[in-house]
Amino acid sequence: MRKVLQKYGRRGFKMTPQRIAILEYLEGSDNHPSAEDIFRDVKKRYPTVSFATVYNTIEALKKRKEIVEITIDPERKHYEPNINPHHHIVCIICKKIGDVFADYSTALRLPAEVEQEFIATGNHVHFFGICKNCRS
Amino acid sequence: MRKVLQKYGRRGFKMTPQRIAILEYLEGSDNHPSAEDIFRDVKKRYPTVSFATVYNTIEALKKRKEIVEITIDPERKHYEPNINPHHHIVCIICKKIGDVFADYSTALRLPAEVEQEFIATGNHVHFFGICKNCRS
DNA sequence: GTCCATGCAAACGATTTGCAGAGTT
DNA sequence: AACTCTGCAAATCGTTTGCATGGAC
Repeated sequence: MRKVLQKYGRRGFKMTPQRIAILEYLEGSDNHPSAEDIFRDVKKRYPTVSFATVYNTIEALKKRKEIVEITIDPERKHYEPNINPHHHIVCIICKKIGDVFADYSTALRLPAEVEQEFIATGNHVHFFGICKNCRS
Repeated sequence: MRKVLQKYGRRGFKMTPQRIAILEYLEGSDNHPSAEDIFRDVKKRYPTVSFATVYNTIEALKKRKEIVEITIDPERKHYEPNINPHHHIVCIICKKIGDVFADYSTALRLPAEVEQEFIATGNHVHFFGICKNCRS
C-alpha cells in the first residue's frame, strides 16, 4: 500500500477497492504470490472479484513498473512489489521464495566466448535450497 | 544422439525412431528448444508424431537425468541435453538462450540473514543481454 | 502374450480476451 | 457523456492424461 497508494492519488491509475486490496496484499508481507494467491486473498474481502480484475491490475502495475514478474516457478508466474533489483532463493521442498539482497555483479563476469555472442545487461541469481521449516 | 543413444542400447528405454529424432534434435545444436520446437522438428521426419510422444519422451529423459528443464522463459519450458551444471544468458530481444559455463559458487555467498532461513544447495545465474544478431 | 511406446482426442490449469454493466468525473 | 474498471464467460495456450492400437521381444 504505502508506496504505490501514495504515488497514484487517482491520476492515470484508478485506486479502486479491489486494487487497494491487491496492493495491500502484495506489499503486506515478504511473499511472492502467484495470481491465484492474490485472487484468493482479495476474495476474502471482495468475494466477487474476478481473475480478470487481478490480471488486469497485475498488468497495469507491471506496465508502471510497480511490481515485478518472477520467472522461477515452472508452473506459474509470481509477483512481488520490491522493485530494487535483487535475487531469490527457492526451497526445493515447499517452493517458498525468499529474497536475497546482494550485488554479485562484479563477480558475475561472462566468459570470453560468451561475450562474443552477447552483451550482458543484467543478471539474476536463482538459489535453491531448503528452508528452515522444511529442515525437520 | 551420441551420448544417450549409446547408453541405452535398448534396455529400460526403448529407442524408437521418434525418440531418436528427438534426441538428435536436442543434441544436434546448442539450442534450448521448447516442446513445440521439438515437436515441429520431429514432425519433419515423422509427420504423424504427437505432442503426447514428445512430452512422454521429455518426461522419460528428465526422469533419467538425460535432459534438464530450464525455467527462464515465462511462457514455456525449455529443455537442453547438457547435464553439466551451467548458467544461461537470454537475449531480451529475440529470446535466444546461450550457455554460460562458469563456476560462480564461491562468489555467490548468501547474506547472513538469508542463511538463517535457508541452506543453499545450488544456484543458477540467469543473465540477460543482447545477442549479436539483435545488435543491428 | 506381455510390455511399453504411439497418436488421437479430451481434459486441465494458467492466463487472456470480449463485452455488457457500473462507478466516477 | 466519456472514461475506465469490474466481473462474468468464453477463448487460448502450454501441458497432461486416458485409452485404443500396434510393434518388439
